Amino acid sequence: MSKSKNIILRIYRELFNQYGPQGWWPLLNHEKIMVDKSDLMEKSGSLRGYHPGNYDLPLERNQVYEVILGTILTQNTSWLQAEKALLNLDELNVINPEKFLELDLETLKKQIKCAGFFNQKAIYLREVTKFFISLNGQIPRRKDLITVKGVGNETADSILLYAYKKPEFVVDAYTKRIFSHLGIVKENVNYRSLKELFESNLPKDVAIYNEYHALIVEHAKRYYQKNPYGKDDPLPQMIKY
DNA sequence: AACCAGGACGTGA
DNA sequence: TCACGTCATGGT
Repeated sequence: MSKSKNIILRIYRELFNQYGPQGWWPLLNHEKIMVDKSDLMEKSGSLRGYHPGNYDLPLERNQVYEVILGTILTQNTSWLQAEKALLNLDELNVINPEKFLELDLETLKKQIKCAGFFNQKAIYLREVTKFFISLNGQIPRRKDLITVKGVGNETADSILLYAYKKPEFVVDAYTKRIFSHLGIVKENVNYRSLKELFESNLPKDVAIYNEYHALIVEHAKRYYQKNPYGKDDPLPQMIKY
C-alpha cells in the first residue's frame, strides 16, 4: 500500500500496477513496416497498445501528423473505429500533410466514414492539416491550437501531449466519470478545474501524463461503460487509507 | 433496441 | 460561464 496522501498519485500507481504501460499513439511506423494487425492483441474491446512504455514517440514529422489526425478521428468514437479510418487513409498514402490536402473531399469522407461524424471531421481534418503545415515545424501554443475549428480542450491537450510531448494533462469524459464516482470531484466539474487537479498533484512529467490518461481510459472501459457507472470498480477499496 | 464511444460547435439564456 | 441540440457510424 502506498504511503502517499496524494490520492491522484496513489490512483495512478494502482492503475499502473494493475494494467501496466498502455502504449498509445502513434499507430503507424512510417519508416519501414506497416502495422501487422495480427500483432495487435485484444484488450477490453479495443486493441492492445503499439509501443507500451516508449514515451519518445513520435519521432518524425509524419508520425506527429498521424497523431493529430487520430485525435480528431477519435472524437466521440471508439478508438477502434478511428484506427480503421486511419488505416484507410494510410492505404492511400495520405498520412502526410501535403498529400492529405490533395485528397478530394468525397474520397476523404469515404475513408473516414467508419469513425462517424464524417462530414464535419473531414473539414476539421483539413483545417488542422493546414494549421500543421503553417507551423513549419514549430510546436504550437495551446491558445493557437484551440482556435482551429474542430480542436477543443481535450483535442488540444491530446495533440500537445501525444504529438508534441508537452506536459498537458488530458481530461476526457471517462476521467470525469471515474473521479466524480470516487467522490474526488463533483459531476459537473469543468474541464479546466479537473485538468488543474491532476497537474497540481503530479510531477510535471510527460511520461506520467501520457500513461495516466491511457490508464484512466483502460480502467473506464472495464468499469465505467454502462450505467450504473463504476459499479464493480475495485478502486474505492484499493485506495482506502 | 437502446445506449455508448479516447468531443466540438453554435446558440441562447 | 452553462445547458442544450446537433453531428453519424458501429459495436454490444
